[in-house]
Amino acid sequence: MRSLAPASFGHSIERLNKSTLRDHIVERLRAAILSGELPPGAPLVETVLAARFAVSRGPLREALRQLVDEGLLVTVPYTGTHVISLSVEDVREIYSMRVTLERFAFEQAWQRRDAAFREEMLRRHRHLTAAIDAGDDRASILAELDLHGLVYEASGHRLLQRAWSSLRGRLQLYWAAHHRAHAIRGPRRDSHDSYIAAALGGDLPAMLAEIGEHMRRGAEQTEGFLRAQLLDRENGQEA
Amino acid sequence: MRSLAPASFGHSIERLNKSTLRDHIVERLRAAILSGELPPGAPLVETVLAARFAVSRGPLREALRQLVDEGLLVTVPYTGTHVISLSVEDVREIYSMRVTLERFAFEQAWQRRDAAFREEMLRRHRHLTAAIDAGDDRASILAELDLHGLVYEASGHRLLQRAWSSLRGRLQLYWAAHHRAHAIRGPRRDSHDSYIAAALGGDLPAMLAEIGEHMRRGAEQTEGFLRAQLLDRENGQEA
DNA sequence: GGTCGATAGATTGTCGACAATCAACCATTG
DNA sequence: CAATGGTTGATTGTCGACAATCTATCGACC
Repeated sequence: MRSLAPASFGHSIERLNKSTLRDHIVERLRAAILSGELPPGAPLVETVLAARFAVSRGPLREALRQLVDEGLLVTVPYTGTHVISLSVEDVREIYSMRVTLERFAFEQAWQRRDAAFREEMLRRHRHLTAAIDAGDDRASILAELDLHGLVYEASGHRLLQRAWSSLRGRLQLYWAAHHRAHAIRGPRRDSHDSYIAAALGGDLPAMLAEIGEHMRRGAEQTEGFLRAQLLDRENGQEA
Repeated sequence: MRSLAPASFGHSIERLNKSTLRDHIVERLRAAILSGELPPGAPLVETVLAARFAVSRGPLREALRQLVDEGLLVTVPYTGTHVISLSVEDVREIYSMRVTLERFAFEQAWQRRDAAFREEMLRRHRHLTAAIDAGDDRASILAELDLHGLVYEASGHRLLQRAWSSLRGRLQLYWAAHHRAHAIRGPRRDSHDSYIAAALGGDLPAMLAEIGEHMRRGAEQTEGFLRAQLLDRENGQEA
C-alpha cells in the first residue's frame, strides 16, 4: 500500500482488512489528539498534514471528516478544522449520556449474560488492574474503556454499539488530558469493584443504581480536573 | 456556486451559509433515498452519480460518507456503497433506542418547559394534523419528526441532539417506505393526542410511560409493514 | 489613533487523470 | 458438469493542479 502502512503489516493482511490510507490517517491523528501532540483547540491544516504524512489531500480530508463524526474535531467550511475544546458542559453531557446508554445496555444484555460474559468481564477487570499496577497510563485508559464496552458488545444492539463508539473517543480524550495534567496513572485500583460485583450479580435495579453512582464519581473527577484547568488558564492570562 | 445550487438561492445566501457542493449533494441523495427513487439495497455508483450531478467525484464521495454516517447508506472499501436494507431487527433497534433517548430528553427538558415550549409543541401538533388532513404524506412524516424533535431541541443537550439526528434519517426512511407501500397519508389523526397531553402535563413518570406506549404502537405498525413486505418478497420469489 | 478598503498569501473546495482493486465472464482442466 | 485460474472492464482510492474563499496585513483617509 503506502508509506503509512505499519511495517509489521504484510501485504496479505492489508488485503484481508481492505484498509485504506484514510483508515491509517484516522488512527494516526486520533493517537496524536489523545496523546496531546495535537492539543484541544489546535488547528489541523490539510496541506501541512498531507505533506507530513506524504499523501494527497483527498484521503486526508476523508480522515478529518471521520474524526469530526467521532466528535474529536470540529470543522467549518472554507475556514478550517480544529481539535475540540474541552469544557465542563461537554463533560456533563458525556456523563449523563453514558448513564442513559449504559443502563440501557445492561437492560438489553441482562438476560443474555452467560459464563463467557462473566469470564470476559473478569478478564478485562484483571487487565485494568494490571495496567494500573504497572503504572501504564495509556493502557489503563484503554482497559477501562474496554471494560465498559463489554456490555455494549453483549447487548447485540448495533445502534447502541454505534452510540457508544461515538461517545468513546471523546471520553478517552478527556481522560487522557486529565491523566496527563496530573500524572495520573489511571483510576483507583478498586474503583470498579462494586461495578463488577453488580454487573455479575442478579439484581438489575441495583446495577442500574450502581451505574448512576459510578458515573457520578467519574463525572465529578473529570469536571474537577477541568475546572482546575480553566482556573489555571485564567490565572495564566492575568499573570 | 455550481449547478446544484437551487435557483431560489442568491449568491449572498450561499455565502452566509458557507454551503458546499457536498451539502447540496447530501440533500439531493437523501431526498432520493427517502422518496424511494433510490430504494433499499440500491447501489450508488460514484462515477454515475458524479456525471449525473455534473460534479467531480471528490465532493460526491464526501456526501456519500456523510450519508453513511447518517445511517442511510453502507459502504465497503473498494467495493461500493448501497442504500441500507430494511429489516425487522433494525426497526426494533430504532424504536428501543427512541424510547431510551426520548425519555432521557424529557427528563432533561422537563423543568425547562415554558410557555414558548408549550406553544411550539401545540403549533407543531396542529401542523401535523393539518398535513394529515391534507393527505400530504411527505409533509406529515416531516411534521411528526419535527414534533418529536422538539424535546431534543428543548433539552439543550448537544450530544442528545446529535443522537436524535443520527436516528432521524433512518426512521424517516422506514416511515417513507411504509407509507409508499400502503398509500398511507401519515399517522392517525389522534395518534399524538395523549403524547401532547402528557408532554404538557405535570407528571413526568406518566410522560415516560406514555413514551413507552407510544413507541410500542409505532414499532408494531412499522414492524408489521416490514413483515408483510418480507412475506411478499418471499412469495414473489416462489411464484 | 481609529476605521475602512484593497491586496496578498494561505488554505479549503473541486477538478480530471492515473493507480489499485474487485466482480463478472470466459477458457481450461479434471 | 463443476471447479479453477486468468483476463477484462468497471469502479473505487489517490494524486497533483486549479478555482474559490478567508484572514491578516498594509495603506489611505478622517
